[in-house]
Amino acid sequence: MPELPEVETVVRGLSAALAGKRLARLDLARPDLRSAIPPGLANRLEQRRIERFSRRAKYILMHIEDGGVVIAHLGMSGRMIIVAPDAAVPRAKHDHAVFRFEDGTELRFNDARRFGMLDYADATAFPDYERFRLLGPEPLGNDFNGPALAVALAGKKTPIKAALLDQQVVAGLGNIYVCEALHGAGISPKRLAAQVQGERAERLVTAIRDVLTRAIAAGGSSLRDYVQASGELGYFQHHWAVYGKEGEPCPGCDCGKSIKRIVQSGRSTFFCAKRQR
DNA sequence: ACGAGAACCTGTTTGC
DNA sequence: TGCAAACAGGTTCTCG
Repeated sequence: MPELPEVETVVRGLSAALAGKRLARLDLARPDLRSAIPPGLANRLEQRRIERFSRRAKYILMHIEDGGVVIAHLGMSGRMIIVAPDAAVPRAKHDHAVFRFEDGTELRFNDARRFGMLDYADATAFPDYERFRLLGPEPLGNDFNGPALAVALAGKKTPIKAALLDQQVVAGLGNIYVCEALHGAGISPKRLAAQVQGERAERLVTAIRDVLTRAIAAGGSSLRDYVQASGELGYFQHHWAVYGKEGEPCPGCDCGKSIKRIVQSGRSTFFCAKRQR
């Protein structure tokens, strides 16, 4: 499911439904997740209040009242599902962790492919949390701008498509939004990253911010069965210009069925060869 | 040191 | 219809 807009949407849903609630019980059904909360820590979290939720790149952060933080990543197939106290929804296959709150509400972390992760850092360890150390700037933050992106791309021999998927260059983009942003900026995914400088870098920053902002406003993109924590579907997939649209006309130009699919570093890239140079 | 490719998993879609 | 191959929103390790 999840790139930055989807994770942001989930975080907003979790905040609205769960911020301020006190944990009653934490069941960890799968201790072998990519990174897992050590089972011994589960009861330390019980009885604690969740003060708020936030996001860094594609990570979901649950801030505990004692300063500790639960860090979650949804990988490719992870979902956060809120179950109301009276709903009596049976636990599903791949529900790997269940956070049960005092009022009976449950938050279930479900992840079929198990590329996601759950982790915990206490108040002392969190400021130096290893997974965040090398992350690049937030694309919607003030540290992300044309000159900064140009510096990050300088000297990179990889195609710009691959460079934008590198979370050290900019943190939060994934395959869909990289394709969409490059289309918005009119830049070929095959162009050498080092060649994206000056005005091109400015255009790319603008396009990245634009597509992410619009996607968040739409509640993210729903592929397959992805739903928001609230149970609603995101609808940004209806606004994609190129992703998944091989052989269709490019909305940016009148050049017929121009959208191509190629494979770059093992992943599909969709682009218009006429508009993107 | 960097970049490409494989590996990690399960589920769904596509093609023969 | 049935089965196998291809493909899927990500990250991380290995190898050249």
